[in-house]
Amino acid sequence: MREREIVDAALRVFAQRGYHAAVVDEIADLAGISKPMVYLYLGSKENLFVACVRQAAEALVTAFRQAADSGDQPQLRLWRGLSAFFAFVAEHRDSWVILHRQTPEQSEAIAEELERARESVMAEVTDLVRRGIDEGGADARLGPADADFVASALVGAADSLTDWMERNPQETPERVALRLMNMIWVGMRDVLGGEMWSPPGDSVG
Amino acid sequence: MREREIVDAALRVFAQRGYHAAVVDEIADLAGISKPMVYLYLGSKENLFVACVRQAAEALVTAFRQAADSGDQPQLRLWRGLSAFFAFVAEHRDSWVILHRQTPEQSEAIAEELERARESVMAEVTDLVRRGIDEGGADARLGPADADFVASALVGAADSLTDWMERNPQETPERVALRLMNMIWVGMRDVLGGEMWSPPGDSVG
DNA sequence: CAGTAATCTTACTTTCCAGTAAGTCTACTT
DNA sequence: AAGTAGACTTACTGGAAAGTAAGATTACTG
Repeated sequence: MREREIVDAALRVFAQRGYHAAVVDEIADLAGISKPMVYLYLGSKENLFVACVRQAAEALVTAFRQAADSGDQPQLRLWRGLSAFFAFVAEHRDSWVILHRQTPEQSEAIAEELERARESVMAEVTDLVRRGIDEGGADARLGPADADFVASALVGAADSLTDWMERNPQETPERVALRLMNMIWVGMRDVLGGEMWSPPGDSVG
Repeated sequence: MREREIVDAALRVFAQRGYHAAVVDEIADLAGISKPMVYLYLGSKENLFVACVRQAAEALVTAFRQAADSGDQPQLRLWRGLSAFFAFVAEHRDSWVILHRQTPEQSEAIAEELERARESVMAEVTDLVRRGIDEGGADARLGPADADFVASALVGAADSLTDWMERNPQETPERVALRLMNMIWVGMRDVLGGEMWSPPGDSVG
């Protein structure tokens, strides 16, 4: 299907150059056609970008949800979800860059679509974390804002670690996910159990 | 000083629109002068951007280092460093956006300067983490790659949490830092002590 | 083979914007 | 008052790239 080929090419170019610096002629070349074909199929540069965002978000959410749905223990689901995430990014770096590393002030339509896409990703992760908190024997102190906090931190860490993974090519997605689990899960278990760190001589909290 | 005023205006516009979508005329307007003045003082759009990156990086590194240098225990230093970071971003959101959320393929000079700036930030954090690992009674399993890993995850999480902080305006930088500490430090302490999580029936590690 | 529909390209128009030439205004000096 | 230097602006040039008009090529149908 032509449209899919164009979007695939666009993903690469947009990810490498960013929305504005990307040139439609280059996308057309990469797709092996000429510029008017791009406009015939996708209408405008803006709409082409929106199509890229949609495709990237759908692919990522699907991969993540499949992995995170199976399994019984919360930490196992989280690990599988993270592994799927790192595997996805290793395989489709461009999609992740477009979803998560764009300056969003390009146009109303693009800002909206990016917002929607990021929210759908965050919703998956937040959901996973919330279930983990609930099943892990929630402390009364932990509310919805906490799940949101943990999910935010997790997604940010994972994003940053995609770069680390590129610098350490001997690491598999599973091992990166395991490292991250060890960095947070062991601690979260204790925090869920009521243990907290606080700065000495201070009563914040 | 005129140059400083221009760079301040540029920081805002570049952060909001991104390098390419930013228009020099708008920067000039915001600084209350006309475009040729910008070129008189800064030479070119590219060079103006580089000046923004330099200023942002220097300000952040200074704030972070000051905060993280004081104190004796590693976790206290880390908490103070993180607090300083969140305070800095709350105060100078634009600087952080420019340092950390640009598609870097704009030009050779810009890519280099961004690389340098990001590395200088990462170096501060990595150093702090490494000292934490060493003083925390390092396990033989933990090497330089681990400090790098933790630092990456930490910076990514912190970046993402700047958005969370905007959505939760009642939270102070100190409290956000404390939340993040609790998410990772308690766990890191156990991991440093040799405790690890691994997926059941699997011998990764 | 002639007609026609689908697919695609060349070559253009238009807009936008980085960078600049040339000149204006103000303030200060002699 | 006339000259001059510094700070600044208006109005332009040149080039890049989004979007399009008009036509070429191919393939299919009677």
